Amino acid sequence: MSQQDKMIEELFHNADELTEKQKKIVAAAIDSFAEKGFAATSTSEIAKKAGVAEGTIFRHYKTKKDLLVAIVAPTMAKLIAPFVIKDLNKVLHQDFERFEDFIKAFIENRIKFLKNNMPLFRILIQEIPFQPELREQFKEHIAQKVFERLRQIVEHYQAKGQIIEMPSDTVIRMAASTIFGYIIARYLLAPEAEWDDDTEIERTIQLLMNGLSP
Amino acid sequence: MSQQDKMIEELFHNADELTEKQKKIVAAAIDSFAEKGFAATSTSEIAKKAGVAEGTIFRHYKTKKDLLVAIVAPTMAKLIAPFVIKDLNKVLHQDFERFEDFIKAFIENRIKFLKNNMPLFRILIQEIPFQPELREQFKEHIAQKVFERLRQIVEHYQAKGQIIEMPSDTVIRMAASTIFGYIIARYLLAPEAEWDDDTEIERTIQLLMNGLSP
Amino acid sequence: MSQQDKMIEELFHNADELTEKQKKIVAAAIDSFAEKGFAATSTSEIAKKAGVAEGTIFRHYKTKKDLLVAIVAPTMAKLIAPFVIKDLNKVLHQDFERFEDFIKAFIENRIKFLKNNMPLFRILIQEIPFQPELREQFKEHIAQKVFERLRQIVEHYQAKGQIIEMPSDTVIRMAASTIFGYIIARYLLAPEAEWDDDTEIERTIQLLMNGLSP
Amino acid sequence: MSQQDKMIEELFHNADELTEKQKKIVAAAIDSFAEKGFAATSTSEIAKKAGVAEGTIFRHYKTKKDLLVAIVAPTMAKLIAPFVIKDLNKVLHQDFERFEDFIKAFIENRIKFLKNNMPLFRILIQEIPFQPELREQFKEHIAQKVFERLRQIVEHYQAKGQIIEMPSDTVIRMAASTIFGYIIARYLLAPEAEWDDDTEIERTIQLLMNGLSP
DNA sequence: CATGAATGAGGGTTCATTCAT
DNA sequence: TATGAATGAACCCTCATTCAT
Repeated sequence: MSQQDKMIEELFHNADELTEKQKKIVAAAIDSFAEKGFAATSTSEIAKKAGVAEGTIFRHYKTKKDLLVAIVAPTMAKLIAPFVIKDLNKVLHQDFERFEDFIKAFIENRIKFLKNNMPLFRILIQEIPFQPELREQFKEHIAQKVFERLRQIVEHYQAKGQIIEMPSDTVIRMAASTIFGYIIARYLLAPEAEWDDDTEIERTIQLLMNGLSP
Repeated sequence: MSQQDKMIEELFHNADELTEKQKKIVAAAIDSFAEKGFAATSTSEIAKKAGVAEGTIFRHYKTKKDLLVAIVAPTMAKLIAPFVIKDLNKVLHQDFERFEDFIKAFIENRIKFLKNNMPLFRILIQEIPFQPELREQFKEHIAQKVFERLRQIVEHYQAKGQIIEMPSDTVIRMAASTIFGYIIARYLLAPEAEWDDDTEIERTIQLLMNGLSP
Repeated sequence: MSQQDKMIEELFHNADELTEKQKKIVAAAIDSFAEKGFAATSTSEIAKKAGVAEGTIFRHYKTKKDLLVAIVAPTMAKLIAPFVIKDLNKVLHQDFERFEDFIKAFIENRIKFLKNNMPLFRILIQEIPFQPELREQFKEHIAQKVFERLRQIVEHYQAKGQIIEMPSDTVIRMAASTIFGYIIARYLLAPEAEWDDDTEIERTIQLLMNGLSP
Repeated sequence: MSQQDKMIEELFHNADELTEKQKKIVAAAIDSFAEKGFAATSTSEIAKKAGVAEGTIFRHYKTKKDLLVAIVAPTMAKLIAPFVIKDLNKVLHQDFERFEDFIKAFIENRIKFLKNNMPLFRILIQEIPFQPELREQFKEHIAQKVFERLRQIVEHYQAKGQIIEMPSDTVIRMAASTIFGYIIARYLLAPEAEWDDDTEIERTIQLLMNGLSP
């Protein structure tokens, strides 16, 4: 079972109602969407790559855009899953006394997830600007739920005197920039370069810690 | 003369051989490419928006992709212009004794440029992943020339003991993440939000200074 | 049991081998064919309306056109049934001494039949122009058998001096025009209008009687 | 110049803005629509028959249905043109003292028109039941304007004691049935048969005169 | 130089029909 | 017998590009 298959398994197995053909369609679509973009990918190309008839795609997904949404929506959900668990505060108290520990665990966890789902992440960030439907979902989930949580977390550590006093939104923006900057550089811009991942992550965290400490 | 016109004037006037019609075509194309993406924009739409016949576009630009390149290439050139001036080192010595001063001046200068050319910047980052031709230009110019220069600058300030000892690439990546993170958040993700720009930039620089100081 | 069901019962029960599902298919097909025409009706639509799987249709009718023929053929047969009874002449002598009585009884009988089968009649006249197969059947049955009989009837009453001397085909055409004209106006063109049916039929017969009397 | 061409010339020349290609498209469409029906005719077939590229059709007619409407609408207009002239009453008084003269002139005029435009008439009556847009136009023009006029005419001759006292709608229905019955039989059902047109029309008028005289 | 009619390949989607279950 | 997933040809329509005017 390939990495691609595992990725699909992980993201879509939940619903568990994906036909074998459907999985092939999804895999082919992810491939092409990530490489050439949604608009420049033809359904006939997806069908050929998936080894199914073009009509089969439309039996499972009413439109080409439906196929995109069916791919991106669960990706978005999984990406933000850690932020919507109920007892996040308890977790913070018990497991992460220090902000540094938290951010470290958090970065490692999300990087691992994204590394395993890079083509999906790529589609996500490439298509959100163009698809109002995705943008809506994104705003609703990220802007409202996730941001809410992140603010709480920042304020939690600010209250403990571990983060500089500064609007939480600014803190979030800076942390996010740093983290996504690393991921994008590492996996999208220069995936071929040699990376000492542990050290790079370590340094990235250091930047944040130095920059955000009171 | 509108902001849009000035932007075009600034970027394309150099060549100076742009017909009135050509300018309208470029303006319309920038508009549509930024909004819907290159692949999802039709030449007929551009023609209509520009108020010219469809054939006129192809008289000036052999293909639709040529039009894109004609738009993106000078943008890229202008964006990196400050890095390719000859006597950069002299400038550094004379004007920016401290790294903080340099980064401050630099950020402000480039942000101003991008703010005035946001649709172009948008097209740039949205289409580079899909257009091999653009990617090639990007790699050649950025990866080779700009990166070269940035390394020199970082090492210049490291030698002066103002930047932590760390591979210069890492320093560049972190600085770039932070700066672009701000620009993208400010102008693309949440342009409608209220931003206290000066303070935000100030804080962003502080993050970098704290994080990168020895 | 609805009117629709009765209609189907009457027309198809003879063969008597219609499954429950088959009846539903036929009912759904009649509905859609009458409303949107044969060519514009999809088998999937029929299947959905009938509450069966698409495959089921093709188990009973080899092609979509077969389904149409299976619907239209018996309709045509029933429509012309009165003309193919063997002892028509005997009937004429015994029951209808006067042409007026005959035409009255005849009109009322056929109008009643068509009223009960209006969607079928609609399909009949709408699809015959387009389906060579139906046209063939129509010609064979109507043009040859029915016309033959009608000529005999006309000549029968001409011999009795009750119909003007005139080619029988012309008489038939004029009578048919008048009768079908009424039916089409009454049930297809203006079914919503208020109609005093008895009076209208009475007047229509008067027109014919006045027009065809010697 | 063929009969087909003349027909098109007559119906569409007014607007006068039909390209040579457009005329070919219209001619081909009339041909196919009349023969196989609108829904069963493909645009590729029309293009091939017209000797143009498929795209050319859509440059002139936004959709396939637009093409149909562009064909049927002027036909309908021409068909009812005689009813919308302003001084119809004056015409009646001056030229047609007797109802018989009027109906004779009228029938001959409209039959001549329809004979020259039979494929168009065919499309008209075959597609009106399926195309709400056409039905709407038909209702608006025929039901409202034409019917209004016909009622006036009937009442005009009733007042002169030349038509039996009877609701004018009934008179119209019967006259229309008879006339269209002739046309349909003559040109659509049995165009191959030998017809003595003058005699048939004479007899048809006699039927009406006898039937409608007081 | 500018036009816009014309092109035909290719787009997304629907369809009647088949066949393994 | 009934199903409905699968098919791929054909559908209507859009597109980037050409070229005569």
